[in-house]
Amino acid sequence: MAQSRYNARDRESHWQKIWDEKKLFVTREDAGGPKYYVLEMFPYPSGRIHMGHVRNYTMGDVVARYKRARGFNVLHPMGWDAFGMPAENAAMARGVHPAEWTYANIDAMRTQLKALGLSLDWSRELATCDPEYYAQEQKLFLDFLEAGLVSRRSAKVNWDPVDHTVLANEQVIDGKGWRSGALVEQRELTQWFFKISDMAEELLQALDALKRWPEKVRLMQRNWIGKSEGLQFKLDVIDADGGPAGELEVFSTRQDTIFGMTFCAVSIDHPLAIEAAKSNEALGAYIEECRRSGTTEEALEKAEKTGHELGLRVAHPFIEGKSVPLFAANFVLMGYGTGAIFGCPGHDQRDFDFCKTLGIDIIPVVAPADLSGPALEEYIAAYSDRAEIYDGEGVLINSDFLDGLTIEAAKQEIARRFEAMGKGTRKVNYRLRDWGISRQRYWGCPIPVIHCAGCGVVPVPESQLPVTLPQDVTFDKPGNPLDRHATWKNAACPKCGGDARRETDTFDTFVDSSWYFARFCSPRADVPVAREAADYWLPVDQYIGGVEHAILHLLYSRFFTRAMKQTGHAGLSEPFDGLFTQGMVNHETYKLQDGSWVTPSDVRLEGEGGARRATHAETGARVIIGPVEKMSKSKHNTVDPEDIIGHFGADTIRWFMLSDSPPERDVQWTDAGVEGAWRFVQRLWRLMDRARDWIVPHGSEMPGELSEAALRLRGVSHRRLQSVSEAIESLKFNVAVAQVHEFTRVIEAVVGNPEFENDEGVKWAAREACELAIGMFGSMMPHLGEECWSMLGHDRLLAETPWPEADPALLVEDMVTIAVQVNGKRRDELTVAQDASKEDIEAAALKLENVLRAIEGRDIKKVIVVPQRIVNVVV
RNA sequence: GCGGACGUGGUGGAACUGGUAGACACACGGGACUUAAAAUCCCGAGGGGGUAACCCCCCGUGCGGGUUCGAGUCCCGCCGUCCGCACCA
Repeated sequence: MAQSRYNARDRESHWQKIWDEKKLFVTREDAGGPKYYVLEMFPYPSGRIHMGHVRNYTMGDVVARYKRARGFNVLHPMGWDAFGMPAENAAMARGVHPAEWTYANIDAMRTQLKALGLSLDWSRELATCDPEYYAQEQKLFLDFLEAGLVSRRSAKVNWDPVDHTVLANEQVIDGKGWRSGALVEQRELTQWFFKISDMAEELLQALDALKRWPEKVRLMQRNWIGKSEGLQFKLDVIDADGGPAGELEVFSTRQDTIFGMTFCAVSIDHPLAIEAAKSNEALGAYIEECRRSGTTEEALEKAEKTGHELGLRVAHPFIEGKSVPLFAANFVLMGYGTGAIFGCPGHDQRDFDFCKTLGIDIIPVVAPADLSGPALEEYIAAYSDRAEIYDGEGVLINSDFLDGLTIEAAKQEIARRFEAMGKGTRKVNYRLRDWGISRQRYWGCPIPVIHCAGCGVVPVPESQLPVTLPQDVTFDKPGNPLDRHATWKNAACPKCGGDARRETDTFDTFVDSSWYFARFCSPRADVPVAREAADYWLPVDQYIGGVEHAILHLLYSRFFTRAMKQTGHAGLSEPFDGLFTQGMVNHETYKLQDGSWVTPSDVRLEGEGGARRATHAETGARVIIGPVEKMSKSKHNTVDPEDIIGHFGADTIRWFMLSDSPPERDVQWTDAGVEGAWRFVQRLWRLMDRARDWIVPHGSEMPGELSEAALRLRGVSHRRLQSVSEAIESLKFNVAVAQVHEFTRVIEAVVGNPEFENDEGVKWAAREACELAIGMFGSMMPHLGEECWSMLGHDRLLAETPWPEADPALLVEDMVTIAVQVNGKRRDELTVAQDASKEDIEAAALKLENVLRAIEGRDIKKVIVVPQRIVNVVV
């Protein structure tokens, strides 16, 4: 028996089979209990799971198992974000159909996930590429369309002229298509949009109420929405002869600095610039030059602020007879505000830089309120020589009727005057733009509309849904297979019955993932969501995923939920009540001398610390150990979870993923760490194996009298139970792991200890301790949990056993050890009764030898006693 | 540039609302068991100094100040690392 070991592979599949047979993890919703919806971001079916998945799904599983044991009806589903480009790329590269490739990947990954022993309800599995799913998505779209949440208009897109396709911004690298390498063009295409910008204010405001979201994510969304309040107003333009030449509309959040205006500028894409360029060759050349140079991020960063005069001037709205030059400038964006600005170099860094290069006047119009007299004059005189503008609080100067006003008051005054003149309005601008959802792709959800020459855009009637993808498509040519399919796009107009053409664009795959959490509530319903189920389960109580989705996916889902509410498909606005973003899994990188990457499994490591050396296992070539980076295929620093599961089992990999690193931070994968987890699995098993015959039998009554040792053990057990519960509840899995380690040591010291051989109370308390320990680690290592649980004589599965309740009476320790300080320095410690009086503690503390020595006979000024914490003697 | 997070032993990290800094783990060293190894178990360990020894003293949570009886924790100012956004008017 001493030689026996826990055979993880064998026992894990055993318990998985039993859970499966008993349908333990199929969602229960009729028990009338409280509900808990825990969801991890569903994976893209790339074909293999990676460590990031393991970490993500393990965390979710601990929560799910914990909540289930706590008596909640738990919804813990899994599905596949199954549409998208990789399937088409595989089709192009290997001639396999995207559907075939995708479903094969799903099968492979499902098997891998099942091997992890996750308590998922597989009966609710869904794949977004399944017509059953996307049919409902099409229904949602039609309802959104009817509700005015969708628009169709022309927009600029990144167009790859070789692949004949639109590229997402991330797919454009240095101005070139990531696949074709062709220079990407900006094209105007008619596109479908979700009107998310109409909800900008609502999406921004509601962030404050998302208390269980990381502050970081809320902040990122806030920045992304980018609200700014200001004034949009018109300025008079005058031509070279001084005659009126129309108006220039600008947006500013600092209209108070209007008296500091020394120039105006428009974007190179602004109609005024384009018009002026027609008769101004030099200007045209400048605009062309800007277009060419402005693609790469690096170029943008280093680009100096340049401009070219339009040959027009702009009249100052409040200074009779004053006018300023008008430029086309490379730093003014067409996509924000009106594409035109008034330049105030005094209090805008960009304008300041611009004017310094071009030698334009700089007039400070705001000064710190405490400056006056000579100091103020000095401030004004030295202003142009500063390196940076002043943009702090202050009062207006050099500004006629605004002089002496605060910035805020001046803003109001200028806004009031423009409004009175009928030339301006207060306006709120958002950076958030509408969500373009059209993709010229095959492997996505078809947009259910028909284009008719006579009737225009006609929605596909619900009776004709779903619009399914044709099977017979080819990928041998670039472009959209749907578009060149012989017959698919031919359709009769639902309105007039005449010949018409199907929309051949498909949805951005972010559409698919914007509502899957709602679909999980009723995955087989013939409506997008069955309201009763959704009203019960939503919102998701705990959503867990990578921070890389902090903006797009989470913002889109928030929009979608609101849109679903508007169209009666949901009863709430916010889909995710609690959000947790876990860190990445990192690993060392390895390179050969020639710079090529080497996979960890091909590397042999020797030595330690600075003397660590790495060689190539096969060739013996010298390998350079590189920095620790996120596991990625491109750097070949991945470790395949399947190998680890095959070697050590699921519990080991799960335990390692939860150990050490706080879950929101990155974790470094190390072989030593996994081996440590493996040893602990064995150690727990051996402990329970040893304990089974030593502790009292299963079901024994608690002895009437417990020895001090037994009581002490019970206290430790219950306090541990309490702290581990709290750690899991707050997702501090690394802390929970540490506590289990600690508790295990305590039990090991008791079980089999001859000192307690005849102490039935200790043996009873030891059983209690073992059982509580199993409960604690059972949510993290569920197979080992079941194994140990049954070893101790239980027939009922651990997965069916409620979470134990800590006995409040046992949570307080009778004796506490507190530190005794003299002048804030710890000199000794004191063990006293938990409820000892301040006076008693003080008296006892002042008798301690170390304390007396530290006092050295000096006068005691004060003694601070904080019961159960500390004593501080001040001399 | 703007915004945010973080900085604790050789390493990952603990430390509740300010109250014994370094829990727990990894790596390391020593020992036990063994013919040997693996596995396992026990012990040690922030740095420095003192003592024959039980032990004792000094320093120590990026750096410099401050508040407090008491600061890893709070405040001010630096430095560094990471992340997000980026000419957003």
